[in-house]
Amino acid sequence: MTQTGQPTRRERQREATYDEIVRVSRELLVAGAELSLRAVAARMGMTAPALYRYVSSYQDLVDLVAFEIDKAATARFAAAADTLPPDDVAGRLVLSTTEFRMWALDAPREFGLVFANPVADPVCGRREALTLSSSGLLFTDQMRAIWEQRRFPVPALEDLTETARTSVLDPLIPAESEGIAPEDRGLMWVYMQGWTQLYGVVALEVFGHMDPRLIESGDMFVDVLTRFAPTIGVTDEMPRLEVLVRERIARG
Amino acid sequence: MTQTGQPTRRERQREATYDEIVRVSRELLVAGAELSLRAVAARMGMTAPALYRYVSSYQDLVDLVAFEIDKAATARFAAAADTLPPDDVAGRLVLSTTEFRMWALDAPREFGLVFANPVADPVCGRREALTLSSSGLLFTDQMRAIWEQRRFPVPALEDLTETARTSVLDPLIPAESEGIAPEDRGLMWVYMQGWTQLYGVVALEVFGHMDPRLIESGDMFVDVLTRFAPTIGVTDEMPRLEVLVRERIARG
DNA sequence: CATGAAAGTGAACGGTGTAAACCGTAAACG
DNA sequence: CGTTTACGGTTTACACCGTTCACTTTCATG
Repeated sequence: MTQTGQPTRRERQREATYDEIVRVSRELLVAGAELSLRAVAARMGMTAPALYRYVSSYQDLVDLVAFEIDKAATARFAAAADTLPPDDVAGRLVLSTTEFRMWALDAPREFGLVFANPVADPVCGRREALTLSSSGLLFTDQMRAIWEQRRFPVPALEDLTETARTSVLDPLIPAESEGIAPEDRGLMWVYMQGWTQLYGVVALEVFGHMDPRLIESGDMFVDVLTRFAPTIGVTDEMPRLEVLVRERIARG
Repeated sequence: MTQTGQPTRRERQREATYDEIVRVSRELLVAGAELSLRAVAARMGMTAPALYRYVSSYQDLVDLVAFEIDKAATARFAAAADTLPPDDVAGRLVLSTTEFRMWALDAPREFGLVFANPVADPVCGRREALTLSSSGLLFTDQMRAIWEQRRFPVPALEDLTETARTSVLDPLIPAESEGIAPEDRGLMWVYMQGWTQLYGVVALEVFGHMDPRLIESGDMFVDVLTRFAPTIGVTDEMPRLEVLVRERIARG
C-alpha cells in the first residue's frame, strides 16, 4: 500500500479482475446458464478456488453481481427518463418505472437476483448492508422532483404511526431523503407506498402468477400506475402518460 | 388397473409413498435444510434414484411440494377466518390475508417455493398448469362474499380493456368465478388488484427489501389494507378491522 | 538480489441431479 | 397353477457444484 492516492499496478489489475468477474457472471446469466463459481472461473481461464481471492463465498459473488446489475439496470431506467425533457417530471418517472418492468420481464434471473433474493442477513448490522440499491435512489429522486413541482399533499408526520414516522425520518432503506425537510418527510411514505405497488405487479408478472394475457398486454401494470397517479397529483396527465407507457410496452 | 373404482393395493401403497415424500420434504424445509432428492430419499430410507419412480425430476418434486404446501397454508388461512362468524365477511377476509402475511414471514422458504417460483412453463398449455392455487380460490371466494353482502361498485365490462375483459370472463388463473354473472365479472378485476397489492407488501417484507422496523410493526401491511378498504366498500369497518389485524400481528 | 505477500493450481471432500443397468417380488393373465 | 410382465428399488457412474488445503508461481518492494 503506497502512501500516494493513485492505485498501484497490482491494485489496478485486481480491479480489472473484479470487473471481469462481474462481466462474465452477467454473460452467464443472460445466456440462461446458472451462476456458479466454476463456470465463472472457467470462462475467465481460471480455476474455481482462485475466485476465493476475490469473493469469500458463493453468496458473496451473488451479492457482488446483484449490486452491479442493479447499478447497470438503474442506468437503463435513467436513460429511459432522459428521452424526455427535464421538466416533464411525471413522464420521466413513468418511463423509468416502465423500463423497470420491461427489464424485469426480459431478464427475470437478474431481477430475481436483485429483488427476490433474501437480503443479506443484517448480522453485521451496518445499514449499508441493506441493499443500497441505486434504483431506489433514482425512484425517490424522481418522485421528489414531481413533488417539488406539484406539491401534492403528503401525509403529515402526526398522521403516521410511530414506526412509520421514525422510518421516514431516519430511513434505513436507500433513499435520497437528504434535502427533504423533516415536516415534508411524509413524501417518503408515499414513495414506499408506490414502490410496494410497483414491486407487486412486476414481481407477479415476472414469476408468472398472473394471467399470461395480462402480462402480455401490460394492462394490470398500466392499471397500477393509473390508480397510483392521484396520490402524486398527476391524474390530469394520466392519458398522455398512458400513451407513453403503452408505446414502450409495444416496443417489447 | 381394475375396472372397479376402489384403488388396488399397489395404488394405495403408491399414494402413501407420495404422502410420505411430501411430508418428509416439508419437514426438511421447516428444519431450515435444503430440499433435495437425496435428502428426501435418505429420510425415507431409500436411495435418490428411487424417487424417480414418483417424480420425473427435481423441479417436479418442487412443484409437487409447492402444491401441497399451498393447500396446507390455505387451510390455515381459512381457519383464521373461521374464528369469526360467517356473516363478518370483511373480518374474515382481513384475517385470512393477515394469516397469509404471518405465514409468509415465518416460513419464507415455503412462501418462496409457492409464490416466488417461476411458474411451470406453460408448454403443455393446460390451464391446470398455471398454479391452480387453493389460496387463490379462498381469497376470491371471500371477496365474493363481501361483494354479495355490500354490493360495492365494480368496474363495468365496458370500462375494462379488451384483455382485462377476456381475462375476467374466462380466467386462466385460479378463481371461483363460476356463479358470478358475466356483467358482474368486474369483481374479478377488483380481486386481481387486491391480490397484486397484497402480494407486493408481503413479498417485499419476506425478501427484506423494506425497513426492518416496518416489517416488525407491520405498519406498511396495515397501510395497504387500509388503502384497499374503500375499493371493497369496507371503509367504515376499517377501525375495527385494524384492531383485528394488529392483534394477530402482535401474537407473532 | 532477496524476501514475502499475492495470485493461481491441483487434488480432494462431500454434496447435488440424473441416467443406465440390474434385480427381486408382487400383480396380472392364460 | 405357472408364466409373464411391470413396478419399486439398488448400484454404479457421470458431471456438476461450493469449499478447503497444500503447494507453486509471479512480482513488487525493501
